[in-house]
Parts: sequence; C-alpha cells; structure tokens
Amino acid sequence: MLSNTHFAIAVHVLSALAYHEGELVGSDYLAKSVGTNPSFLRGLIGHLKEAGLVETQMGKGGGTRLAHKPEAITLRDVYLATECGPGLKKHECSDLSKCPVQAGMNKLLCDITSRVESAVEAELVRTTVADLLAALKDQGSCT
Amino acid sequence: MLSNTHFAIAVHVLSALAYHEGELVGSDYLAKSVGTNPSFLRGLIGHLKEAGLVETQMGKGGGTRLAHKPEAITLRDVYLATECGPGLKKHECSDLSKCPVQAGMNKLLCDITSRVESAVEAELVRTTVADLLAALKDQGSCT
DNA sequence: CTAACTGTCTTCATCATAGAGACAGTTAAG
DNA sequence: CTTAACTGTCTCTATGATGAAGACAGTTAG
Repeated sequence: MLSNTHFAIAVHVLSALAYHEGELVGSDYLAKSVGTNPSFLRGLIGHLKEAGLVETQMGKGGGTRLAHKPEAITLRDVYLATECGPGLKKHECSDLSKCPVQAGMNKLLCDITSRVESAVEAELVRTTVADLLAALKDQGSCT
Repeated sequence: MLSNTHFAIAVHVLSALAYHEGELVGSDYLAKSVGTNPSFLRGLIGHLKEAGLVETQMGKGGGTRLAHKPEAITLRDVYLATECGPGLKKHECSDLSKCPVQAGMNKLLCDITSRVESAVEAELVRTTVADLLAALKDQGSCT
C-alpha cells in the first residue's frame, strides 16, 4: 500500500487544483504539471471524481476542480480513492500442503494487513490538501 | 509498502520455523509448505539471515532455524528485513515543469511516506512471531 | 457549426517478479 | 575418502502489471 504511484500523482494533482482553487483546470495542463500523459490522468481523475474529491466539467472550457475546500480533503480520502480494492496481495496459500502452519495463515495475514491499513489511514487523515499547499508556499516554490 | 509479497512469505516462513523451533528445516520443506520454489526461498532466507532473524547451516542435514525466541521477533523486524531499501516509489518529479506546485512536491511526498512508514512499523512492532504461532494453534489448524 | 474539452477504449513497450534449473561450495555420515 | 544432502548464488524465461500514446465518440461554450 502506498507503493502505488497513483497516490503520489493524485496528491500532486489535488495540490495543483488547490493552487488553482475555483478554476477549471484541463487535463493537458495537469498532465504536463505532474509529468504524465493526459489520457492516464483522466482515468485517475475519474477515480477522484467517484470518490467525490473533484468535480469535472465536459465540453469547451471544461476541466477539473476540487469538490471541497482544500481543508476538507485529507490524504486518507486520497488514499482510499486511489488504492482501489483491498490492497493486500493475497499470497493464496494453497490448502494442499500438510503443514499445520498453512491453514490459518491467510486469515492471520489478513488481520495484520487490515490493522496496518488502519494505522496508515490514521496517519494520513492528519494531513489535508490545504496543509500541503501551505507547506509548498512556505518552501517558496512559488516563483 | 507491505504490498511486497516477500513480507507475507517471510512471515509464513518464520511461523513455520517457530513451529519447528530448534530444528533445522530445509528449504525444500519450507518451499512446499509456503507454496513457492526452494531457490526463491533461499534468496529470501538470505535476507532474513542478514537481518539476524534466522541462522542457516550448510551441508548435509543443514537448513534454517530461528536465531531468537519467537517472542523476540516482531513483525517490524520482518518488515525491515524484507522491505529492502526505502519502499517509496520515487515518482521523480521532473524539475523541468514551471508549475509552482512541482518543485517542493517531492520533498513533501517523502515526508508523508516516512510518517506513514513509522506508523506501519509502530503497528507491526506490536505483534511477534510467537503471537502468530499462538493464534494458529488456537485456530486448531494443527491436525 | 466549430473548437475545445472529457470519458473511454485499444494497442504497445517496458519492467518487475517469481518459477525453474544448474552448479559450486559445504558438511555429515558411512 | 567418498557420497549424499544441503545452502548460496547464478542465469534464463514466462508472465503479469503498468503507463505511455493515440483514437474517437460525446458534450459544451461561443
């Protein structure tokens, strides 16, 4: 989890949108800013939209903007929006083996993973997009 | 992070070793038990050995055993042993872009990742291999 | 009507990963 | 001493996931 590139890109996109708060930003601009291609980005933005983090408008002059104030969007939201499905690699224990350790291992790993998942979310919920933007501005990266 | 299959397999291996505590267990047996191939497993065991979690003995009758009591091995140890290097996908922001959000984003993402990393480790340190083994036995998976 | 977008599909190249086999080095047992 | 049974470490290969890129229908402002 979080190894997913999507999360990083989504954070980047949302920060960019927060920077241009209120405006509709095109996927071409965003793609260039983030360093990926518009098509891929539109797919990702679709997920953010499903999660209710952004709004899009089609047609000429269309684009994407935040659906809420930057203060109201936490990185946990971004994480849940991008980390589609239960992130855990299943590791499918084949139940064929006779090893006694085998049988219950899957359940155990699931438990561990979900506890870790919770810990990750608990950490991420502490940061909002507004925090990121403030940090960026503090760094003086705005020329 | 934790998306790594290695972690799950390592947990499985260490549980198996804990079950056979004291004995030297061969990589063939372990591979069959865990459901992977001996060669790959020997590589993984090499990492666990480097991390001081297990001891190996070469030659006839050789194999692997835990280097410490199961109570003394936490999942954090396993995590650090298997998750080689800084698990974060870099996402290499190209500094060519003019977008003001661009420049400081990398550093920000690194900060976030390392905080998440700490949270993960803090959760994992709460569970030991002994806990896993006890849970497995409780489940009655030992026939 | 046209230009400028999004949303969605398909195709392609790339890369990480694990499976598998091979082989030298090591050790116990006879 | 010889043999058998291991580990440690290669290499090769098949597979799957991933993102880049392009195409195109649908939508909307002017």
